[in-house]
Amino acid sequence: MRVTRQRQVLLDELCKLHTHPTADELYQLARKKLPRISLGTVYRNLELMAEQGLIRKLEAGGTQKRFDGKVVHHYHVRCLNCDRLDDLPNLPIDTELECQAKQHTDFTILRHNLEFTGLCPACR
Amino acid sequence: MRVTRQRQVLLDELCKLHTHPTADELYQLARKKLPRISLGTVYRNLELMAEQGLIRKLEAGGTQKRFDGKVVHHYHVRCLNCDRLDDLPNLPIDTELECQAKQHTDFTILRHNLEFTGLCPACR
DNA sequence: GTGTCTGCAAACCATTTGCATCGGT
DNA sequence: ACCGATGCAAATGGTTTGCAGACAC
Repeated sequence: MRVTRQRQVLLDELCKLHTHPTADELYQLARKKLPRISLGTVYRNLELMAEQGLIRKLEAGGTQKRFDGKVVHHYHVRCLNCDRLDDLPNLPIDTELECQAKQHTDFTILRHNLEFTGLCPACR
Repeated sequence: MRVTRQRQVLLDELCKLHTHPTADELYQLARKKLPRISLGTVYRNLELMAEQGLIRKLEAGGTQKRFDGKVVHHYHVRCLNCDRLDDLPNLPIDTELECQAKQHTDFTILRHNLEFTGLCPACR
């Protein structure tokens, strides 16, 4: 996997944000540094970096996929009205949940995703 | 909200399934009874019935939205390989989770969605 | 120099929408 | 008869892909 200017910029922008941008938002940011970067490149690289574990592709509801530069597992809250997606950094990951789930299915459980939904302060 | 043949068939098909079909899968099923039904009608009605609380629109990962005739809140397991989505009917809904989350955010929390991912027996 | 990566544009796929007609009430 | 619902087809929006040229190694 080559170190290209496009990849450096994308990873850099994503990691310094504490939000969870969509591919298009990252494209707009990257364009400020690399005006000729294409959306296709953004998608290809985000997908690749997620596979490599450099970033995370979030399984959140909503129409667009979102990306997260924070690799450690943590939960999120999403606003039903404006789609804002925040971290819940201080809520511990509940490993007990997977143990419970294992007793009720014949799937091999590998991970879980917990998303809270509600209203953000601005939309309340 | 009028009672049309299309709505009856869609609701009926969805409720007798224990799977979580996509709009297109329901379209194929409905076509067997109403060959002239259109995909647009399927989408419009699933959306409407979900708003009315007759069915549920699942917030699961994956590219297509899935629908569920079982209205009571329950969790799901999704296969990472084949995308099969099963219920976890006997896993109790953890109301404690929302209480914990409330202490770590300024969002008003209304609900939560917990999805387990792993491998189904066939893909293991 | 080689083989990967990029920009561009076209293709794709799920979903939504405009509109004339149909059918439930 | 009215007005909401339907079928159809075209539009939309996010994402993916094929290809020729560019660039990291």
